[in-house]
Amino acid sequence: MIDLLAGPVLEAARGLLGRRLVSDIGGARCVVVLTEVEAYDGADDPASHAFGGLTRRNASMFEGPGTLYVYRSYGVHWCMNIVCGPPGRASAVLLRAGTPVEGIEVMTRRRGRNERLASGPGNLTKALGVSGEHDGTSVLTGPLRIDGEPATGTIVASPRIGISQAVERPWRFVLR
DNA sequence: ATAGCGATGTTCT
DNA sequence: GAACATCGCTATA
Repeated sequence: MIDLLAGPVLEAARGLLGRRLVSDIGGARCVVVLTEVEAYDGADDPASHAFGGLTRRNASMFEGPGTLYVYRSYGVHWCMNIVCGPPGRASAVLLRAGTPVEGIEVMTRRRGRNERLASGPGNLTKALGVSGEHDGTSVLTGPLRIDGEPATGTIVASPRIGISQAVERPWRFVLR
């Protein structure tokens, strides 16, 4: 897994699809299978939070591969990324959606509904109990981990959602 | 089904 | 002061 995360961010993004995202946060186990991600390529990517260099918010992006980067979106939601590439590269994969497979009851309670439990980056973090306190933890050894095998199905690439810079790069990957 | 809008922390101008 | 890697409610059709 570390080899995948330490490699080029586009390969890491594709290779993360289909894997299990396992949360042990709050004393309950919740698991989803990743179905939608986006790649952000550090200083080379105008749409990346790291494009303008190191800030207090994005500091964990500059750590080693496998670091979790959690930030607040629109002042309201938490969104999470897995840092990829060598330390200091500040590339990361935004986790946007997953299919719930375990801990459905807990995720339903956290979300306050039983449909689309983990679709959308803000909803995914909420379902799994991820928030700012998990920023900087490791997805290999921390309370939110990634494991399992990569997708066997078809991966479709398309433009990233909700950005205004580098709109033409097809760096959103969805599992069909 | 689609459109408009409010919420509001962090960063940037 | 404005923009932003979003979401769910409300209104119109």
